[in-house]
Amino acid sequence: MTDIDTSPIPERKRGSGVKMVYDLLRDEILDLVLPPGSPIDEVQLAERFKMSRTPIREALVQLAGEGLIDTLPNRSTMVANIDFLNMHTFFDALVLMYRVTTKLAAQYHRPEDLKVIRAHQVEFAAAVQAQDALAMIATNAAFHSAIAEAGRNPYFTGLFNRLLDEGRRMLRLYYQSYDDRLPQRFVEEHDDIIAVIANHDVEEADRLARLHAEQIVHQIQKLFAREDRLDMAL
Amino acid sequence: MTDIDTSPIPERKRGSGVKMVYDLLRDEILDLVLPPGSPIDEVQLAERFKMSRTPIREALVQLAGEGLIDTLPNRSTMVANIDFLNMHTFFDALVLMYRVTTKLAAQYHRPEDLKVIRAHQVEFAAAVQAQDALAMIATNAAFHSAIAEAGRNPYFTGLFNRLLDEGRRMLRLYYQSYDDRLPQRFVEEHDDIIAVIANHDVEEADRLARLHAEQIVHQIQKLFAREDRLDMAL
DNA sequence: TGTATATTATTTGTCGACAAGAATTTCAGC
DNA sequence: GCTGAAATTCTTGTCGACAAATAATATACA
Repeated sequence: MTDIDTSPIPERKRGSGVKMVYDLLRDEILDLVLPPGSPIDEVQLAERFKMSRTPIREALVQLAGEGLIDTLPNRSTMVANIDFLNMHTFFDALVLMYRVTTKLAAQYHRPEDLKVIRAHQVEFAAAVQAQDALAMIATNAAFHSAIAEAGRNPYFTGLFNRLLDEGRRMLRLYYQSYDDRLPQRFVEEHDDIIAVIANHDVEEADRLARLHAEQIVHQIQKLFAREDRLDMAL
Repeated sequence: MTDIDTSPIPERKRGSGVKMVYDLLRDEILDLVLPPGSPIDEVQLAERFKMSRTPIREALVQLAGEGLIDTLPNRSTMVANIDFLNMHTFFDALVLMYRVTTKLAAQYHRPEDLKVIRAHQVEFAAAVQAQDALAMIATNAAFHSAIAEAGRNPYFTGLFNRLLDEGRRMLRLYYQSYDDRLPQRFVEEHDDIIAVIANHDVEEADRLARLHAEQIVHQIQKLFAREDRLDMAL
């Protein structure tokens, strides 16, 4: 008999398991590592993370609450589909939140907020330069999220962050379609937005945010319209 | 020894326990039966519902996800406080969603939507007549929720319903302060809103929704300002 | 061979138990 | 009587096991 595994590894703090599983699954879903429809196996996850099914299930309950996974009672649970049919309603909500949060930022931001926002913009520009798609998505979301924070309305930032997360999946498809490249234009638009926020120019903030949002929406819709045509051609 | 309890009662379908606990706790929290700060005891709930702690905990995880309860790691969990400090941000969000959903309803509603909306309005009027505070809150929320549904944007309806739920607790306090009575004026404003929606009058829908929302917000803020003064007087 | 039924296997929902961490109590020393 | 450490109680987080529900497979029959 070989030496017994006295399992010195389970150096994991009590209570940290749920969060760990939640965070990882969430990222894998939003980055399309787990594409929509992928089956989620509790026991498999339990083995993978070396823990029992109980904490796994609690993490899954959270994800289901956010609509990222679908759970059929007594049957399988899988990654939720992207709702392409109601995509335009998503974009309507996104554009509105872009406008509202940017306006509020122009109104209520403080000097230290601008520092944070500019820092995110630097990272975003670097990601575009490096053509790192996942980094672009993450830093872009962080940039706008920071603007929302500067607007100081937790309800808006909450919804906005949820929309950005939801959009991460569509955005991932979008970036992929352009070989993970992104035009410099978005970087410049971000700079303009920072400028009007710094100037406390509420009206112009609204206008630029709207243009920026509609710009992105337009690009993505063009992509999916193209894909629709390709699908039909099959 | 008396006859053994062969427990013929647990006639509860597999998988229904979580939802049952979730729904009940949620209602008790939102209706202030469980006031903010109330401790939530897992074993007590387990005994009360005659089930193990596992499904109870899953329900609690969901409630925590919605921010209705706060969970301190390894320590107690309790009903979340109402955030009076950031109340104005809540009202900003509420007013915006009132406007957006009502506008969209005026744009996109179909005849059958109006039927549903009118039905809720009848119930609301009845609740006001009967001076049934909880019914007023519920039917008022159902009324506006139906309008949001008619606007056909699931993201907006989602946020809006969350706000209405959150507001249920403040509204409950508000109604209590008026001996659970409510002026007839709100009923009339609802009728006006129905009319402009039916007319597809988007601009007017926006205006009325805004007035209606600000009306309510103003009333509630007046109440809390009064309470603040009372608190200070102590 | 195709279809309906019975059997087996897999997966989920629930349970009781245990251990880690925090709160409370006990008790020694000053 | 007060302070601080040690012991105890209590609650939470996690586990392994079992049972219900479903899916997969085998078997019987036309």
